[in-house]
Amino acid sequence: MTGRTRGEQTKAAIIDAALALFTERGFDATTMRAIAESAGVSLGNAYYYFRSKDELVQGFYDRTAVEHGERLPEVLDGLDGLADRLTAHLDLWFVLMAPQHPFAVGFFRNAADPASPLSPFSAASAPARTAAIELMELVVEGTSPAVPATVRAQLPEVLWLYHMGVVLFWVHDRSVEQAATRLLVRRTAPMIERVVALADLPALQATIVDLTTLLTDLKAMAG
Amino acid sequence: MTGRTRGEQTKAAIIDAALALFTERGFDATTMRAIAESAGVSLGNAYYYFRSKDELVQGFYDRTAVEHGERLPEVLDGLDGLADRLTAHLDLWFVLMAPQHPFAVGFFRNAADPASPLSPFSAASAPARTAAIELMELVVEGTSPAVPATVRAQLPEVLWLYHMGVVLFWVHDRSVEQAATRLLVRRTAPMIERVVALADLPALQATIVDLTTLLTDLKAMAG
DNA sequence: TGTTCAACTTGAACACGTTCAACAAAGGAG
DNA sequence: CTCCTTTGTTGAACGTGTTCAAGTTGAACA
Repeated sequence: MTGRTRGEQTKAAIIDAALALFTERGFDATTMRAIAESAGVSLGNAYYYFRSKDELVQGFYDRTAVEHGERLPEVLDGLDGLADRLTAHLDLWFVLMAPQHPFAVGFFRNAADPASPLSPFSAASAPARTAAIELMELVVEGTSPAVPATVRAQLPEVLWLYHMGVVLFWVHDRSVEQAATRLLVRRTAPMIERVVALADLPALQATIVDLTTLLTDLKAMAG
Repeated sequence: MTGRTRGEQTKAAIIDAALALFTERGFDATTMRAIAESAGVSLGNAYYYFRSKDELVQGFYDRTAVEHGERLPEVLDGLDGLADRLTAHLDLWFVLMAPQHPFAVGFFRNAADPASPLSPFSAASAPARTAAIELMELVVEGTSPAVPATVRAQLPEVLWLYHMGVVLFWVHDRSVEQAATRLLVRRTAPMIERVVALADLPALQATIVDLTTLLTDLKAMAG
């Protein structure tokens, strides 16, 4: 945890102080001055390591993403159906993120700005995005019965989009312990499994082709 | 346009000044001091009429919503299919909003905060939300063939959710003149029409019931 | 007319995020 | 050792959104 060099230690101290204060007081009520003081460094020093208050938050969201990847295999173990695996994946995310829900809004407010490097669609977060889609690949990979070939290639990315939608809902979820979001996933994941299972039906081919070409077209225009 | 009372005139002057400056320089680059000066009032006076810089933006989004409602009947006139009517509705929205796209991000960043009164789901924006759903009712009302009874009641609100999703996409859309969003609507609106037309199929009843109960359950938890 | 009071207006002051020029420490290269 | 570069650190200062106690205006009433 504590890095070798002086810089790494200072950086970790700042993240730790920020995490503690955000959890205690919330995002907006925590000032950069308080973080710096609590970490035992000067105000300017905090800005030497983090370009902004938001980038500071990115620090422990990255930590959480790493932990998510590490613990995913164990929660997927023994699960076959796509709905079960998808639900397990998201449930793990909820467990890891729950402590940060109170101030998640302060973070996602800026992530909603596409110009911000914190946006999940920005170029700056491409590595994180690829890693997240990679996790979805892991979810899809182990399903049985296997996913129809028609949608197999696109599925991980589509599920990642679904994940982003769920996160958006989660951020807005004011129910106790985000029960509404859990309900949403428990109900929609089986629907996704059902639709995916039907992907090879001739009657659906036209719609599936429509959707996949739409996705590629939109991605092309985004560049 | 210019209200009778002194207060209404001042308020309109502030909105006009803000709109001009936002369009010229963007949201972040426009300071409250510049707005006040341009409107010929003091800084504190601007805060007498608008609790915050964001609430100021709400002002002309409300204006646009009114115009949207006024001009909707004329663009719907002569259109029968649900997809056509839905597309016309959203296209009108795009036309009205296009000038404000450059700084829309600055606005939606805060609308993404559910605690903010600007959030489309907040209690504070309930009137605007109801009005928007009312417009969707107008879209659905005139369709021929008529919408299956199975989904008729829920449809306007579901379409409003679809609208909100499209807006989210639009805000992030960096393609020239938001062509990607237009493409998205042109492709997805027919899909919606197709799915709605099939709503009476016995095979889909289970899924439709699932979806509607999910919606009511979630709305119940949101309170 | 004079009085009252809510609506309106002011600008100084505050706290915040962020920047920056200056300085210190550490670690080689000669 | 001396010099130089990289890395780390500082706190004052800037511009911002927002607040507030204090003032002004003007219409309604006596």
